Amino acid sequence: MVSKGRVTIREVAERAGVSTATASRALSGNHPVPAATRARVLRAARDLDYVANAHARALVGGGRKMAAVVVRQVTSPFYAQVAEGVEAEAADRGWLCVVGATGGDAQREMDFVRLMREEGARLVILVGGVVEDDAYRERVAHYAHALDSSGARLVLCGRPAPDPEIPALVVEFDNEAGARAVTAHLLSAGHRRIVFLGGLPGNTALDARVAGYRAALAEHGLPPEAAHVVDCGLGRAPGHRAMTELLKRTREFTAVFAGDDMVAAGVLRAIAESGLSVPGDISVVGYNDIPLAEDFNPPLTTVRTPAEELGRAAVRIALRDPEHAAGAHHLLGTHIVVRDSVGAPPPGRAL
Amino acid sequence: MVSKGRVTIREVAERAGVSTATASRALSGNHPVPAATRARVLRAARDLDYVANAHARALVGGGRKMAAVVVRQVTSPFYAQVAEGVEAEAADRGWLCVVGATGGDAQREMDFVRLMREEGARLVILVGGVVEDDAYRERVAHYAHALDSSGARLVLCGRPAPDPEIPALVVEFDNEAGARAVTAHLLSAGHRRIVFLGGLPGNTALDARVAGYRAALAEHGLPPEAAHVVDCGLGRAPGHRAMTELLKRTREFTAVFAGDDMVAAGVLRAIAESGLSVPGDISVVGYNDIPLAEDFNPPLTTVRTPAEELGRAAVRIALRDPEHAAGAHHLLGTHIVVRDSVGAPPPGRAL
DNA sequence: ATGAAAGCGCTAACAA
DNA sequence: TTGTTAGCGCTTTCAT
Repeated sequence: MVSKGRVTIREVAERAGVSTATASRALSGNHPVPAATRARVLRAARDLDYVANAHARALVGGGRKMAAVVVRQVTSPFYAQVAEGVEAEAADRGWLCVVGATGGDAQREMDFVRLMREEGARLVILVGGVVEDDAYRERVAHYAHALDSSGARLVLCGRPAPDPEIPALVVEFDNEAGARAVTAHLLSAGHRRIVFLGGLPGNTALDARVAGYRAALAEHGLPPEAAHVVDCGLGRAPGHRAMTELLKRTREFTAVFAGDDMVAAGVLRAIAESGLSVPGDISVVGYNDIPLAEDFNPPLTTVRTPAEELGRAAVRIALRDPEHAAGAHHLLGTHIVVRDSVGAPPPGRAL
Repeated sequence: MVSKGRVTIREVAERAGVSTATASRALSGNHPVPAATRARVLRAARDLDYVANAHARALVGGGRKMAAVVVRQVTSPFYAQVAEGVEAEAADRGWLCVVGATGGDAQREMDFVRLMREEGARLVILVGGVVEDDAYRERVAHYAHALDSSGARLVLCGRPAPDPEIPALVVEFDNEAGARAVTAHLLSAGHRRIVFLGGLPGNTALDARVAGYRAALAEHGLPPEAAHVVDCGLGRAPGHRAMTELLKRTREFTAVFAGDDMVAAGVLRAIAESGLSVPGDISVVGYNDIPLAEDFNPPLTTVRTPAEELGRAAVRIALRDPEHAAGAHHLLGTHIVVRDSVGAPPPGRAL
């Protein structure tokens, strides 16, 4: 290496015997430069292994193509799929993609969004359900306006816009419809006492699923008291714990609707540990259809939410028509994937 | 919003009635500024919702704290965990973390590394085994020198340095030891005909596991012919396909050592489909202990490779002592996690 | 076709 | 303590 530090366009220009202006033109290739000159510059750049300084370029050019996805955890299969979708769609367009993890902490979310503003991200995608309180509404309104005023876009994935007037767009799954569908699936298998395990009061995604669950129950002529919601939140461990406790307390149910597939993993485990079988004694359904759901014991019947498509859609929609996009609300469909975790209720326990 | 475009330090300075230099000093807080002035500036910045332009800052300050992890796929549980470790360790130090996915394509890897050079990343972490051919060696040598000459560091995670002289450091698991240990576990359960399914000739991680497998066999006094390696590569689908075929061809084995847990998922599935049981008829072990391995049917005995720790270690080591780090080679230990997928060979088939 | 020069937003000397 | 000035590396007028 000749000298410490990056090689600049100046060195390239010198070596090619031209000015930095000409070098710049040849390198970016938007201005007409004679082929011979151009070749000399390109050659020099290659010899020197020159790469442009993105900061300098962004400073003069007004930002760069960078998108940011913010998720709770990268290791959650669902979030990982969404992030992969965003990454893939961004990469397809030559955009850089930054992934941020918040661990569910609002402060870290705020810090990260601020950082993205500093970095000049032109697209910020916030993924995952949240509890929609005043703090949330204020936070998001702030993000939206701040981002918008510097020409960047905000996409809310699977979480609501606190106010339709806000310059943000929303892309999410129809949680209520999906939940209604699986609940109906359980009902038509003969189940009448179904518990929803994994509620998280205030969380928009879970509340919608609970609403769909209640709606399906009502549509089948069951009274409101037939609904039984255990608010244990999401995750394998909470699901396992809640199910273990529930089994100790009562057997007044024949099926479990888990808030998501990770909860379902915990539920299946708890049932197995209690010596019961699925679906022989208890039927179980999950939500999301994560990649390993078919490897559970038994393979899990669940609702497929095309997570990668959600991520891709977020980018696509945000970049499609910048003007009309604000305030738009897109719903992605879901469907049931039937595997082996649902059967008829055990004889004699149907009601 | 007053004007389109970002608020600059100039506007903050104006509003606070000071020069941009003073504003800068008050904002970054490294130079002494009287409390009163400082408060005025901070106030103005808050009122205007000012965020510094990271590009301008990086341009003058000589880069910024940014690390990049490059993985094959974000949705692979193992890679996701490594990425999470890197992200967490980077965030702890106030560094930004960028995640890139290559899909296993060398070209995309090169493009991404180049992009990171443009962006001024000070730390690039390449994760995952590779086939170590000439193209690979050349590529990595280039990354290493290019990054080094601009003061950035390269970390190879779970892949070898093509040449110890190269300015890169290596952090990886002791694949051979881990593989030897699980193989020994299988042997002491009585198995003698164990097939290794998921080889990928040339891939350093898999080759090391195969070597450990052969070593364990040899240590137990078995002849080299006792080794049976099926090179189907990694992933659930290849594992499923290869196992299905293998079962059609022969039953001359009582245990399967899957190249990783995803392969194991496919293997378990194939065995179940063929009407056989695990571990009654065939024992199975995996590698990596991904988060859902205990939810497989049956819960999988596997080798725990602390993936998140690998990611954290990569950052920690690279940032620890910049001078002595180059060329260093760190090995992280692994251990077996015993669950229910290993049993004694069926009576009469032990040998 | 090409060079000189201005300036993107910020920080760091250097003065005052 | 504070303001003035000079760049960081690049692109882009404006001349030539």
